Amino acid sequence: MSSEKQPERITPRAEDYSRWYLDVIRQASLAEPAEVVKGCMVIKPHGYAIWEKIQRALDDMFKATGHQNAYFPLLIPESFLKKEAEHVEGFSPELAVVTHAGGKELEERYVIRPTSETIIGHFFAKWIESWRDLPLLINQWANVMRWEMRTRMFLRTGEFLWQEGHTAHATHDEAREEVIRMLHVYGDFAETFMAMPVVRGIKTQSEKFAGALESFCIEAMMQDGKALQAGTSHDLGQNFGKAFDVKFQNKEGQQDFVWQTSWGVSTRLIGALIMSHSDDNGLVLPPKLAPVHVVVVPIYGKGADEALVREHGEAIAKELRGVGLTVVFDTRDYKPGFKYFEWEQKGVPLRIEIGPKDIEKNAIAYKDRLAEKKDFRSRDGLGPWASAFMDDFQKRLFERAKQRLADNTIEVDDWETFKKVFEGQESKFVMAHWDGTAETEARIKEELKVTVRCIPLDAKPEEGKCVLTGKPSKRRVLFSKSY
RNA sequence: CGGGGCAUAGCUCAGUCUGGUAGAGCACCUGCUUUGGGAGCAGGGGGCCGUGAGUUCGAAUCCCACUGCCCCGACCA
Repeated sequence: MSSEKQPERITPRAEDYSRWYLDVIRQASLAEPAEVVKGCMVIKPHGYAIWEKIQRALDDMFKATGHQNAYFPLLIPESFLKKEAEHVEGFSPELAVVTHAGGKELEERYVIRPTSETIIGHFFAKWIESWRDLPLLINQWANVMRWEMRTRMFLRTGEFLWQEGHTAHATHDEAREEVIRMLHVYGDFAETFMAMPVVRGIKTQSEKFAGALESFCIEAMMQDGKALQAGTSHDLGQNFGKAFDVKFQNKEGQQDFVWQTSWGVSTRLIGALIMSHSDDNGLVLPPKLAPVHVVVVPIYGKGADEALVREHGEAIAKELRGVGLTVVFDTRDYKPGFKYFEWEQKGVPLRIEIGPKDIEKNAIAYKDRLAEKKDFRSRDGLGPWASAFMDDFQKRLFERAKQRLADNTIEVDDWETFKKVFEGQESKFVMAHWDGTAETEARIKEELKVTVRCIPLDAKPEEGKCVLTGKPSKRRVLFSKSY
C-alpha cells in the first residue's frame, strides 16, 4: 500500500467509510485485532471504559425492572443445542466445539455458548415448580462465541461481550409484556444515554432469532445510511419450555410449560456509537458514556511559573470533579498541540487550556469537540457551566442524529425509485409496502442487498401495494442495507 | 468456503528480480532546548527477516510445504 508519512492519519469518511471506522478505533485506542486469535479483538482500556459505562447504566435499568444477575457456564453440552430444532439449525454453522479436555477425547462434546437459552432452560426446569416461582427474571453478563466468516471490530467478532436476559412467565401475555418492556428499556437507553435515535419494531420471520416466535428490535441509522441492529428482544413462546421440560403447576393445579423471553445487547453498541457520532477528527462520545468528560491541558509559556500553572490546573480539575465530571489534568511531557489531537481523537467532549495569560485574566480557553475553533470564558462559575455544557452536548448529539434519521428516511412506492435509492453503496431508511412473503424479501435481498429491517411498532395501517410485486399490503415496513 | 494481497525493528515499509555482515521514517530511551494546534538538535537501545524442510561455500533473497493476518464476495448480534 502507500507509504503514508503519517500512519496515524484518519481516513476521511467521504474517502472510505470502513477505513475511517477502523482508523477511528485505532486512533481512539478503543480496540485492536487480536492478531493471534482469528476473528477476535482486544478491547483496550478506553474502549472497555465505554463498555463499563454502558453496563452500569443498563444494569441499573435491569435491576429497576426487577431482574437479577446470575452466571451460567461457558460450555454447553452439544446435545442441548439440538433439543430445539430451529435453534440448532440457526446456530450450528457458527459453533466452536470443545472435543478434548484433560488430555483425552470427551464423551460428550461441549459447544462454547453462542447464546445461553438452552443451558438456562435446563436450569429453569430445575428451579421452577409452581406458579409461585414465576415470573423468574434473570440476566447474565457474559462473553459468547460465534464463528463468523467475516469480522469487523465491535460490529461482528468471533467472541463478543453482551448481556442476555432470560425470563420465564406463567402466561403468554405476561411474557409478551416483558418482551415489549425490555425493548423499550433498550430504546430508552439508546436515545437517552447513547444519544442515538432508534426505530423500534418487529423482525420478519426470516430475520427473527432462531427458536423464537417473534423477535423485536431497535434499529439505528449509521452515518452512511445503513441500519445497525442495536438490540433485540425475543418472545420464545413455549419452544424452549417444551424442549427442556420447564413446567410449573398453575393455580388450577395443572402442569403447564412456561412462556419464556430473552433479550440482549452487546459490545456492538460501541460500534453503533462510533458510527453515529464520530467525525473525520476521530471519536465523538455522548457525555453520559464518555470515560473522560474534560481534559485540562496546562500551557507553560516562556518564563512562566510552572508551579503556578499546575496549581491552577489542579484547582480547575478539582472544581469540575466537584460537579460530578470525570477530568484528566494532562501533565505529561508533550507539546500542547499533541495533546489536543490525542484527546480529540479519543472523543473527549470538552478541552480546557490553562496558561499564564489565562491566569492573568482569570479566564480559560476551551474547545468544544463539536466546534471548529476554540473559545474563551471567565474562570468563574466553571463547575455549573461545564455541567450544563455536558447536558447541552448530549442534546446536540441526539438532535443531530435525529435530524439525520429524519432526513434520510423516505417513503417509496415504485420499484425504479427503490432501486435508485440503493444504487452502489448508497443506503437510506426506506418505508415501503411489502407483500409479507419471504420470497419477496429474498428477491430484494438478492438483487440489492437490502432487507426488511423491521416492521416499525408505530407503523400506521395503510392500504398499499408491494413495492416489488404489486400485491396488496396493509402497512409500510422499513427497508435498508445493514451491518 | 471461494478470489486477491501481505508476512523484515513497537508501527508503516524498503531490501527479494540479480544470494555475500540487517535498512529508512515514525515511535521509544538519555541529555539540552522548548511549550497557546502533532517541536528541534545530539546521542542511544531495539531483529530467530512468520514456521518447517530443501538448494548453496553462503539464503531475508531461490525451491517446496505449512501457518497466520488483511481486503473483496456467499452467512450473521
